[in-house]
Amino acid sequence: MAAPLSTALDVYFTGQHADLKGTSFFTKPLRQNPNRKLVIYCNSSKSKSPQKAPPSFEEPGTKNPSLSEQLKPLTTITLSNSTNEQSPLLSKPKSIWVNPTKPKRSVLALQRQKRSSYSYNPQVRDLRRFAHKLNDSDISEGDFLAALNEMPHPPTRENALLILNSLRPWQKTQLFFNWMKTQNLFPMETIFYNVTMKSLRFGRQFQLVEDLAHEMMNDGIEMDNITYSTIITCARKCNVFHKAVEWFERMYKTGLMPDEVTYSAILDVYARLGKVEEVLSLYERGRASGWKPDPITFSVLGKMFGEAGDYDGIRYVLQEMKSLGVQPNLVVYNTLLEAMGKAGKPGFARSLFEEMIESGITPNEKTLTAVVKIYGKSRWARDALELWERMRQNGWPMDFILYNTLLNMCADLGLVEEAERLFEHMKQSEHCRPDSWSYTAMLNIYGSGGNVEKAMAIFEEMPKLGIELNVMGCTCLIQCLGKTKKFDDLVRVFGISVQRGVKPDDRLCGCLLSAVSQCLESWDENKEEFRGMISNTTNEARRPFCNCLIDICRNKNLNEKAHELLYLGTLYGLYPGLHNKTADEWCLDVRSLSVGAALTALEEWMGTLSRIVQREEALPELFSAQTGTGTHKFSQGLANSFASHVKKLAAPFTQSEEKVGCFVATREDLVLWVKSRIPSSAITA
DNA sequence: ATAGGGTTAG
Repeated sequence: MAAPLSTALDVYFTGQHADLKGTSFFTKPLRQNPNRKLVIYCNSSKSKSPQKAPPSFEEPGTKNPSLSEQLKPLTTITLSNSTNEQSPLLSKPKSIWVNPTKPKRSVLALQRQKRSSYSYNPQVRDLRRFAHKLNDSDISEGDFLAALNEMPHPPTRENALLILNSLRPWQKTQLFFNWMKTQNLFPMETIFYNVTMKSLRFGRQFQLVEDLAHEMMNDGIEMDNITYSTIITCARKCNVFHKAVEWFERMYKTGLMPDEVTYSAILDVYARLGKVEEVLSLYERGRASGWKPDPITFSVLGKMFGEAGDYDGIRYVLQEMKSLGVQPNLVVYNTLLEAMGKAGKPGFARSLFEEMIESGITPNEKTLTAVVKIYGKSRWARDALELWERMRQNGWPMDFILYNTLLNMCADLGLVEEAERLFEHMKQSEHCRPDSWSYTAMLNIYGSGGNVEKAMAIFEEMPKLGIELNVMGCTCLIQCLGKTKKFDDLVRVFGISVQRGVKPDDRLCGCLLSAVSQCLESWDENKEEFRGMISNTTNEARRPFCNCLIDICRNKNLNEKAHELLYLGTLYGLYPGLHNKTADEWCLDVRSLSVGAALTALEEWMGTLSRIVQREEALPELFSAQTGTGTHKFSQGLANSFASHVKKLAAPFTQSEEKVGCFVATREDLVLWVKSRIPSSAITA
């Protein structure tokens, strides 16, 4: 349990119900699904290893209360049945026993703060026009203040409020607010601060918002739920999460109960901090207080579980909504779809999407972006194309992010013509003109398809339209030029790209190195250099670099060095899944290797197997080698090269008919092959 | 933006 929250509530409970002080948040019932592994959230604060509850808490058969029991309203729950309060996974060590005769204190006000209603103001049009004129003019502070003298109606409380509400950006709101204070026209009330804070939040001015809050405290102006929720969401927007928590605590200290808006705002803050346990205990405390969360809260929870890639959590959100009779709205569906994608559940995302349509909700751009992205990343070409067709037939809304996501989907699926059609459509559209993302996607599509001419045309077109080239687009093109051995173009493109502001990253360097490997004349390396290079390379780039070096050696007929490098790479853990052994089958998985590295690995494997045969040790029934196959044109080269190398070695591997990108051999054939080679230098270098 | 909370791209 993080200190701040418990502090806040301890402070809140202290003095009112001293016997509740120190009550653990984690003595709450958790959820219906007892299999949920909450231990994965243990990194959020100090040690939270699952603890067994003290024996005195145990009562047989009460560990996993049903959901309906858990959801009993507060009024019907007393802590006399408090073994229900123990979660086997979340009980805090040294929990203080709670007085069982008293119900728990509520943690939020069930009634939302009432807002004062505006009375009709016939001068509203004039005043708004006046404010908009001030907004549009780029005037100095002095001129702004002078212009205030020309207000079309006297600055009464209502009129001033109207103007304050219409001013932007925040600098003008602040000027007007300060002017009002100096004019002493009427007492400054909470609402003026709240409106001003909202404008400051829009401008991400947390410090100024906090200054205003201190001013309110000093001047004795009441801070209400609207004030606190504005401060909290402003802190969240400005990424000063600790400040949001700090003000939430302060709210409790002053004895003000958050209502559901403030409460869901702070839930969101904890969610963004990745403090899943805290969010869940707050949620459950709220539920125990009789709160019926609304769709916004479920959206917060859904987003949190999505970020955690937690499918069980997402299901929990759906289940909670169902059992509380809360119908998901568009935003909730969007959030949950996004979350399903992050949790790697395309099938469930698809059903959820269909359920949403069934319920009569029309998807918007964000919905479709989420689903298109999921189908693309999952390589679900049929679903992706069907969805695209439905989008057109139903006239579902499109925006440029959705267009770009569709382009990326085409890149993922290798749909060149569809991408071209979309791209042309974007060019002719008014509001969805191709931007840097769109052009990058096209470079990706043409580059990965090996279409040099079209990729180069895109590259040339970009500066003419003022489209910035980024490192990803550059990498796609460089890779394509390298693979197709257009080294002169590659050098030229690289030079121009750097001039255009591209900063080479690991991936781009990997592609350059790969290209160099195909044309370099001499390369002097040794183990120490290799070690130095690997340790100076970021983790993700290590394997590609090693692959490139092996390719270089093989291209120079330095096979021995290639084997040495593969050995070193394996030693440094760069090829973790290379060998997979079960009792029945040994598998060599070369899918993350370059062609040279894969051939080297095959030779190495054959050598090892030969030695095992010679020593007459046990071998499995089946041998397989996985090269994989992808939409990327160049990735098909691996299977082809592998096939011809197998042929060259006359090794008994054949391409599997059931499994694409897989080569298989039986023990019998393999042993025969080894024995046929043994007298004549069987073991390959 | 008409005093407060939630969702879109390598």
